[in-house]
Amino acid sequence: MKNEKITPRDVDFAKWYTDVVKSASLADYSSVKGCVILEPNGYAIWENIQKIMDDMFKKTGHKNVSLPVFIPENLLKKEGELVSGFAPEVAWITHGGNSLLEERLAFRPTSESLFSDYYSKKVKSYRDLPLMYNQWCNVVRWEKETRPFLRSREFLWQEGHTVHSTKEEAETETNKMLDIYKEFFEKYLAIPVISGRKTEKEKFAGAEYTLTIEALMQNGVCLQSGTSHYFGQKFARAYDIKFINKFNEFEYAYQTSWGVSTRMIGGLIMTHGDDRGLVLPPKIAPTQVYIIPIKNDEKLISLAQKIKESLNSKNIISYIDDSDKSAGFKFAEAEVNGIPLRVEIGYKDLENNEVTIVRRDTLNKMKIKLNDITNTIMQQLEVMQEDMYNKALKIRDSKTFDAKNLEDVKNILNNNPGFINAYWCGDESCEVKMKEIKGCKSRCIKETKDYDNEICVVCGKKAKHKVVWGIQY
RNA sequence: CGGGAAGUGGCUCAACUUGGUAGAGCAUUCGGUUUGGGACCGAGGGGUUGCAGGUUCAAAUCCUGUCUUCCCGACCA
Repeated sequence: MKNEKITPRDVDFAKWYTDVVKSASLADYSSVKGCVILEPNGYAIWENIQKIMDDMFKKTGHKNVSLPVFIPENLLKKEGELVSGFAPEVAWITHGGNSLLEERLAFRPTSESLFSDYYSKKVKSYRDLPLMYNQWCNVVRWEKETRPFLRSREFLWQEGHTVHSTKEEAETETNKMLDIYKEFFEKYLAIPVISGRKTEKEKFAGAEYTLTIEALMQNGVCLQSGTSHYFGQKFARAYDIKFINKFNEFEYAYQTSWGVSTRMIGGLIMTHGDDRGLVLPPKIAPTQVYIIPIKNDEKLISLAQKIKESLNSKNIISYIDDSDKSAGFKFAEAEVNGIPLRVEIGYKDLENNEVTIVRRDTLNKMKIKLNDITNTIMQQLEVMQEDMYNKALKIRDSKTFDAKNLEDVKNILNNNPGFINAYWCGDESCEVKMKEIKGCKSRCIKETKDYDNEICVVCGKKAKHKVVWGIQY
């Protein structure tokens, strides 16, 4: 199964992507269309993401909860914008057991309604606030076109939902969580992101505004990677979340929500992967070092075990492949799976008191002396993490362009798509016209003010926003 | 919902035009030789050909119906 060929990226990027998903055993298709099975390799990455992010959430005062997967119809429909935004992709249960349900139940597409309902019961006084909860769960959105990790009908994510007694506190929270996402992407996933505010057209249904981080894939297609929403009092009014403030008055509460999903794994693949398969940044890789004895010989295996023990003591996760596959097979396997460092132990090395290590990102081989091995590996993992980020940054910058008019936009999207910096007047009709060019959408607003010398890329009128645009997944 | 294509061992496909014992590669099992870039030899196991009906001495193959999947389009806060 492992030796199936991976289509090169420049032949067919979409095919390459699914080839990597399958051959790195990240996910497999299930019998339910649009729903994938996360295989051990894929799920282990998700577990690492959870571990690190959950720790970041806890350190900023959040607690985990678990709410039902079902939302009663009347509850979901209380906030009008949310309903109309999600309506086409909500999946319903109409029967339970042998009977019709008296009220339809929706599979949660997102849990604002359930959290808000819960908060309306929970919040009485300003002393109860803030409530800062998060849940790791699955959600269901009945998409028509699906792709593993990028767009599936069921996916795993975390959704944070907070309630505050002041606007300022809620807005601070919205910003803080976006910063946490940004930090996680850049420091752990080694994926550079841009951040900003979504336009009215692209914001979350029901939000006052949406902040987003956006990444650029190797093929120049954008990936919305994480969002943080400020709701103001919108949901509080719809779900009646009121508290008594310090002045003994009733006041509607201020809310936020924020989320990232297994889509990040798709981002990892398309940011770092190469024609041999997956390339994982050391800080997120479930296995960081893959140790391969060239032959299953007692001498070689016992050395491998010594190396593993030494790595264990430094909290580096390693694995010894002592299966009876050929050495070449094991090399290829480690590469397809994206394991950051590979250690080869063979007789020739042993004679010289050394081993060979190979970095997955550069595929460079180096010989290291046995007494240096643990330190060298630690150091290489660190360098590799940094190199991967810088490489991704370089690729992104090489695909970031400025456009002055629609001709520029067309040229960019036809020749070498990527992020497009262009000014915008703020009219939705101009956004719609942009979309007619290969589905190019606004990614985020970088800055808003009255520009004296800049004009809208579409209509040529005076610009109000500096916007990044692009084709999206 | 419109257009196109496909359903055959676990996977990828062949055989269908012109009806006649269902086949290959990969995977798997056993034995042996191998092992510094996806090893080799030998022997096995595994399929009521999506489903239902029809034509025929005989159907994977022809006919009718039906179900499912994939691709393109539309759609995708």
